[in-house]
Amino acid sequence: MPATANINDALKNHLLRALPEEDFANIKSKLEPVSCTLGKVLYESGDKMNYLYFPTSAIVSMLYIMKNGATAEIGIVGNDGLIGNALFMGGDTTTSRAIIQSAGNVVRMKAKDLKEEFSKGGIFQQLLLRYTQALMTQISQTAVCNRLHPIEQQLCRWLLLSHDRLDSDKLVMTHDLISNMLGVRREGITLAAQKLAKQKLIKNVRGTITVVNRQGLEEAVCECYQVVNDEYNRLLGRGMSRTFG
Amino acid sequence: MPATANINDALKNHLLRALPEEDFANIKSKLEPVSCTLGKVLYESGDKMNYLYFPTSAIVSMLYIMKNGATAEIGIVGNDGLIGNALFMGGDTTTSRAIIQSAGNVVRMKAKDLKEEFSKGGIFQQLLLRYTQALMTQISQTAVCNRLHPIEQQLCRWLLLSHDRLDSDKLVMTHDLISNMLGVRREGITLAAQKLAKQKLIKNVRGTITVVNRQGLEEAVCECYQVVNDEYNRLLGRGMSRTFG
DNA sequence: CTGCCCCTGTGCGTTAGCGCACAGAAAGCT
DNA sequence: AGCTTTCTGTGCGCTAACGCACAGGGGCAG
Repeated sequence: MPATANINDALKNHLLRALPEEDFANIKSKLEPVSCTLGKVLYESGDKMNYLYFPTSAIVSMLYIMKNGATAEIGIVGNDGLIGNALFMGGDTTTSRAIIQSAGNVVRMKAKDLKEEFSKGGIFQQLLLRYTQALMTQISQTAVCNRLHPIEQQLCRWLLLSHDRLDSDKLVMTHDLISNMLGVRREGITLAAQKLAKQKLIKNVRGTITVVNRQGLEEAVCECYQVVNDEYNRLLGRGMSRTFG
Repeated sequence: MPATANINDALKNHLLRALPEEDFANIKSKLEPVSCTLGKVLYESGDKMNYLYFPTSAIVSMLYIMKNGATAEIGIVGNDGLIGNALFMGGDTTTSRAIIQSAGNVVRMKAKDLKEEFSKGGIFQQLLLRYTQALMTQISQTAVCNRLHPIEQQLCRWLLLSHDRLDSDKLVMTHDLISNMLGVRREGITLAAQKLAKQKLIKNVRGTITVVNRQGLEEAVCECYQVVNDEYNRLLGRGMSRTFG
């Protein structure tokens, strides 16, 4: 239940916050806040994109949908990133769907404005490219994790990634939805969640998973989580952020 | 057995060939041909990159190596692309290894020169970004395919991707190596290859797989192959290429 | 020619995850 | 309240892929 979308929230997005004040001032007027409910689709696969989105409190999943209806998530984006890389990378569309996984706010920027700012080639461009590089790492690691690791560990990874992008410890999310994200059976998630609950790492009640022991989860997860995290910090942490320097 | 590396081969690389003549003339002097043998490592995971590589006849795999030694491929690059995105995306390193999967030639460009050219922001930059977008699609589709499709179809996909990037129908490649790429057991590849051979799609002899019925392979493969192919064509085909445009 | 190493084929038993089916609990609606 | 829908838990047989072990064959080196 976030308050209505507010442009002053824009700085909750790490990329926008990392911009030097003057650069942010330049684009601020082009940002428009939008409130998003669970399940809202920002882009359909193949759609022409009209906006670039910077989540401030919402979490967005990038989903592939196969012809037979099977789905699998390739990346999670929250207030650490942006949705719509294809706009500045070229092509204006992607082959995945961007869907709100956790309700909240975003700020968006018109495609035309974005391209204009991007082509100026300054810090803004650099930041967008660095983020895209970090996202590539996340996608790659998802590919590897899908191949090599059991559901339980993947669930840990997914919970941690979501938890990182959320203020709360409560993930409002059914097993069924999670199973779509991870591309596995609903029952597989139920089983895995039960195991984690038995170890007191999470609490598992109808429609909500609560993170109880964050550190425990980090110990149970596969290496994939840390690899991605380290890469995000290396590419976008500290040196890039206003708050640190 | 490619002839010794030759700078005039540079145009065998589709990206370089897509450059307008004047743009290519500008960077030509900065390209250096290199001959690569099977197994040569262009970058180790985490290494600082010193060069950007444009394969002309070699094929390069991007491999993840887990702590326990398990490996999985996240992308294949041949004369359609380049190796070393991180140089212009930012960060100067990646978390994967780039290794020669099929011997041949590449041309390379010093990191410093590359960054200089990239920052000029013209067609060269645009082309590099578009390629990176296409590569992201390939990586994403690999993630999905790993999750949802059986080994036999994945092998088809892998064979087609390799075949596309090769002049010959003969893939010099042991089952063991392929299994490392796909992140599965060697025996799994043996089985799958036998099935494909039984259908007369490939010939399967010690150390070499020969594509016999290309169209048959395309019918046996999962949708993942075509999705990636279409996206490459959309982003980099026709309009972008000197030969067509 | 001989011996060795590498590659492929094959045959186990084992396991993770799938598909399906259904029961019960929780939440929502009228 | 009662009815319906949605979510979770559970059981079962099935399959794909795994790990391991070993046999045979090709090709290269001495």
